[in-house]
Amino acid sequence: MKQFIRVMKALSDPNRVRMIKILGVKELCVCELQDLIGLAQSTTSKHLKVLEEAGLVDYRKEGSWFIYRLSKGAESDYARVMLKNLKGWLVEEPVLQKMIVRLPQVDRERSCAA
Amino acid sequence: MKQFIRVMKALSDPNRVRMIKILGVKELCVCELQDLIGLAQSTTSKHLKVLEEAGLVDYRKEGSWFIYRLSKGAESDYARVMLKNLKGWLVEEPVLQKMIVRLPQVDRERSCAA
DNA sequence: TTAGCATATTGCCATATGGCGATACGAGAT
DNA sequence: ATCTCGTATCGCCATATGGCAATATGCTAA
Repeated sequence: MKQFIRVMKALSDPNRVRMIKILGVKELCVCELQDLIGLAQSTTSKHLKVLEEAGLVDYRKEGSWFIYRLSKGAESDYARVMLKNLKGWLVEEPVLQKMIVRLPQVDRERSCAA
Repeated sequence: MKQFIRVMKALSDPNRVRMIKILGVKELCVCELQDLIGLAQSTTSKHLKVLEEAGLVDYRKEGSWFIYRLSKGAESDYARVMLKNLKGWLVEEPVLQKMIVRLPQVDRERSCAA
């Protein structure tokens, strides 16, 4: 139950769901996500932690960047099934579409040097 | 997005999830659910409203009872898929199992006349 | 070692949420 | 009309959540 609730809570915030959808297109570092979604760095980081604790995303370090991506491993059933469902859901979301359209223009080098 | 968030939020509380699982076994009136889960009547009612607004349950009136059941109609994709997923999830939950074991003994006439 | 950059963590605030008791509502019985 | 019963709604409180700025951490480069 606890793990199920964790996944549901993680998916209960629009900005976190946007992160999931964006990471579904391409893995990204924190500052790129911050740039795309338009939240403060601390807020972005906090959200990513929630998603990670729910088993929805994981990350690797590359230099001083933390590259986040959708969790590939089995993790919990709940996380895996929800990620699969989300692939097909919310594809028409205007806010999300705008962010994803900007995705190709986002460059790690430029986004981060704020 | 709004509707998706509504469904996720509705499923972010253990007591509401328990209601869903119990209603998956058998439709029930408010006071029976209250009895099984052990919450105040006002709290039980509030939770059911949240579930209803998410399209996860609906109800009919029968005399002065409100009989709640899992939403049968199409409703939102999100609600329908989540209800289907939940059928197979959390079957091992001890707290939930205890409640469901008690289910056959719960009688509308007796539960309500508190 | 020091400087700089990307990220995590902390502290604070406003709002949301879950809990309860008290009260209001609606229908059936008296 | 009045009473009762089942349920909904309201008001309140404690805690959780999401936001930001400020600070700490950790790695890289100079």
